[in-house]
Amino acid sequence: MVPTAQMTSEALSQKLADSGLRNTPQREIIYSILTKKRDHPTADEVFARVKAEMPTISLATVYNCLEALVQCNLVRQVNFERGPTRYCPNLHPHAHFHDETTGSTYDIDLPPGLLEQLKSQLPVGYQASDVEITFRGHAAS
Amino acid sequence: MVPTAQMTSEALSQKLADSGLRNTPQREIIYSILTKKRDHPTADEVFARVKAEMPTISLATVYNCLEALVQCNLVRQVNFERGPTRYCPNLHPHAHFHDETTGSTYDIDLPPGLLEQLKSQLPVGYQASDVEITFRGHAAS
DNA sequence: GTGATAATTAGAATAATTCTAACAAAATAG
DNA sequence: CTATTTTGTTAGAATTATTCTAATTATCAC
Ligand SMILES: [Mn+2]
Ligand SMILES: [Mn+2]
Ligand SMILES: [Zn+2]
Ligand SMILES: [Zn+2]
Repeated sequence: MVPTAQMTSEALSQKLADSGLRNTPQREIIYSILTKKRDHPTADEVFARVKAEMPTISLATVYNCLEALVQCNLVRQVNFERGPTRYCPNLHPHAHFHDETTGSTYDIDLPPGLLEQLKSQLPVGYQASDVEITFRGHAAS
Repeated sequence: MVPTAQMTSEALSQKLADSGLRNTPQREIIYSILTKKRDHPTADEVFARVKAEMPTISLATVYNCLEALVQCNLVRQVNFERGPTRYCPNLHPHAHFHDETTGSTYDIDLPPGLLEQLKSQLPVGYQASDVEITFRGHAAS
């Protein structure tokens, strides 16, 4: 996989500014760590990597910087459901809609075969036993 | 939404037995609570509801029973990523493949427009700002 | 420069989940 | 049957990811 070209410091600053945030050495180095090795690291892993270059950084700052990068849409959280696990007795293949206003989670029926169709588009060698689809947004009252 | 017909105690026992598990009053009551009100409750919420009928039950048992029901495929975990959040600098719309053997997470490219197509299938009144697709399985070495 | 605002830091607090060890119930063997 | 083993429940402690707090530092606006 070809890594995406490194964003310039100025472009990073601009992206942060667009969200009312400043650029800082911590944010810059954390962003460069994420682009350097695209293995979806955890906050702790980022912490370990950044400490090698900036030994005084704190874990709280890593969390803060990652939040800033997510806020200005330079970084995605892969598992962004931070709350407790929820349980569903609906055995039909279905997706979930998470209403960010109310916190409620609703079942969403899917066209038959859609999950299998998605699985069939995986690259050769990828065997998925499960597919999870989660929508996040707002459901009209 | 029409709730699915309540499973008989015998059918529940059979499903549990298929996975080498026994039926117990705790497992039965927790399963009935999940089917009674299908609002994707958390373990804590299940705990609160079951205590009304079985005041001596413990939270650990609620977690244990939910795990048993998930194991025998009567219940789904909606947010089953229990580990730490992971971070991804890939801004293209894409899905993730989580290799359960190695714990690695890979980017999966999606056909253009697929996410929008999925969003457009939501019932009227549901406005999704985001869709997350996660495959779980095994990737060939 | 000076005060206001934003960011970083260390450490404490929180909260979901898991673990441990003891007890109880159910199945199995003799 | 009765003993033994296995499975399940329980209370409470431990773990762990994340968030909060309060103090310090850096940047910005004037
Ligand atoms: Mn979860
Ligand atoms: Mn997470
Ligand atoms: Zn559901
Ligand atoms: Zn990704």
